[in-house]
Amino acid sequence: MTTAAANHEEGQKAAQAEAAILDAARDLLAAGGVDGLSMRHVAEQVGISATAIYHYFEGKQDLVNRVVIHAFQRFGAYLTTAMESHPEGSVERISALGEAYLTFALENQAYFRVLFSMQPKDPAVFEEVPEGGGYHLLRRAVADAIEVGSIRADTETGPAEAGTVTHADLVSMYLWSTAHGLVTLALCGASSRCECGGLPSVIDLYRSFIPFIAGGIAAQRGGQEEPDK
Amino acid sequence: MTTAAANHEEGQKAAQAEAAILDAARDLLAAGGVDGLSMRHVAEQVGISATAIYHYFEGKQDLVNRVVIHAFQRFGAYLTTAMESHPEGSVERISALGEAYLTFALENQAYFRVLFSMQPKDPAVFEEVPEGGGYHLLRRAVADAIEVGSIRADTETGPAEAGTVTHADLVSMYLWSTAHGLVTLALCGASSRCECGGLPSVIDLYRSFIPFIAGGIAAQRGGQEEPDK
DNA sequence: GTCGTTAGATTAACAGTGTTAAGTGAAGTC
DNA sequence: GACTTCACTTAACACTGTTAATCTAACGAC
Repeated sequence: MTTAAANHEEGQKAAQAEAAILDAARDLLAAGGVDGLSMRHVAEQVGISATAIYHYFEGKQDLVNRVVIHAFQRFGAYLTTAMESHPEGSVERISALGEAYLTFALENQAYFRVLFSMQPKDPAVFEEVPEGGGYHLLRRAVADAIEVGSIRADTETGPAEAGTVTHADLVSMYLWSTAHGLVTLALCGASSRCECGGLPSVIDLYRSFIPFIAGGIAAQRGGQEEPDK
Repeated sequence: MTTAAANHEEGQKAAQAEAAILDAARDLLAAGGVDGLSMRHVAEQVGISATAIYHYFEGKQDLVNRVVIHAFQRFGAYLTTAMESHPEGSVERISALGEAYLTFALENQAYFRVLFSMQPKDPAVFEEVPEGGGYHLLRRAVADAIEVGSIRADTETGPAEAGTVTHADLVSMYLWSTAHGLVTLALCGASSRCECGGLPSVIDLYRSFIPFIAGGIAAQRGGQEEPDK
C-alpha cells in the first residue's frame, strides 16, 4: 500500500469517525436540545469513549457549532426549494419563504431552538454559515419584488437610515422579524396567552397576517404613518 | 410571647429567608442566565448550605419559575407605565408599548431570555402570571384603537378565523410577533447577518417598521392582499 | 530489526452540577 | 422530661464537561 493511499484511507477513516460523532450529536441535539447532548451519550452511541471525541472536536461547544452549521445549511436548502417554485419578484415567492421558515421551525424544533437560541454561546457561528442561512434569500426576493413593483419602493425611509440601511434591507428585516417572532412565540408557549378559543395553527396565523403586511393596519393609508412619539 | 405572635414572627423569618434566596437567584439569573444560576452559588450568597434551599423551593426549576413570575410582573408594570402617558385608543399608545417591550428586553437581557426561552422547561409558568404579562395590555390598546378608528376594522379576516379569533386578537398577535421577532433576532446575534453598513439600533429599526405596519408594504393597497399560494 | 513518532483511543481523575438521605440542634408543645 | 417540628447541615449519589497520563498499533527512518 502506498503512503498516499494509506494517508487517504486514514483520512477517510478519520472523516468517518467524525461524521459518526456528528450524526450522533445531531440526533441527540434534535431530540433533547443542547442540554440533552452529553459527550458521554454521544460516545456511547458511536461506540467510543467520551474523551475520544476530543480528538476530533475541541469540546462540546465546538461539536454543537459544527452541528449548527450543518443545520443552517439544511435550513437554507429547505427555504430555497420552497421558494423556487414561485416566480422571481412575485409576492408569492416571499410568502412561500415565510411559510417554509415556519414549517421548518415547527418540524425541527430542537434544531431551530439551537439555531436561534438567545443564549448564543458562540455568536461567531453566524459568520461561518456560508451564504447566510436564510437572510440572503429573503433579501434577494424582496429586492426583486421591489424592482418588479410588487412591493412599493422607498417612501422616505425612517430613523434607521442613519446607518445607510437600504429600503430592501428594512423590508427584509421587517418580514423576518414578523415570521421569526410568530414562531418563537409559539415555540416558547407564549401564544397560549392569547386565549383565542381554538388556537389557530401557526401557519394559519401567518396567513392571517398577510393582509396586514401587504396593506397595513392603519385606518387610512398615509394617515398616522409617523407617530414618532 | 403568644403563639400567634411567635407563628407570625416565624412566618416572617421564613418569608425573609425565601426572599433572600429569591433575590440571590434573581441576581445570578440576570447576570448569567439559567446556566449561571447554581444552587450552591445561591446558597453561598445567602449564607446557607445549598440543600437548605430545598426547604423553601422544590428544586432549581421551581426557584427559576418563581423568579420568572416575579420578572413577568416587573415586565408588565414597566409596559404599563410606558403606555399610560399616551391617550387611550391612540396609535402612540401602541407604539410606546412596542418600544417599551424592546427597551425592557435590551436592558434586562438575561431576564428576557428566561422569560421567553424557547426551552420552556415548565410552560405552566405562563398560566401563573397574573393579568398576562403583556399581551392583555396590547390586546386592550389595540381594541381601543380599533374602536376609536385609529386602526382599521376587520376586512374579511383570513384563515385563522376558524378558531373564532377576533380581529383585535389577530392584530395584537401580529404586532407582538413583529416586536418580539425583532428583539429576539437581535438578542441571538442574527441581526448581524444583515450586513447593513452601520447596524442601526433595535429601536431605530423598530421605528422604521412603523410605516410598514401602518401602511403595508404592497405597491397599492388592496392589491395582492391574498396571495394564499 | 529496532528506534522514534504519530494517530487514535483508553482509563482515571477533577471540579462542577442538581438532588436525596440522614442526621443535628434548637424551639415549642404536651 | 419526652415528643415533635422546623431550619438546617453534612455526606453522598449520579451526573456533567474536561484534562492528564497512558496504552496500542501503524508507520518511516536508520
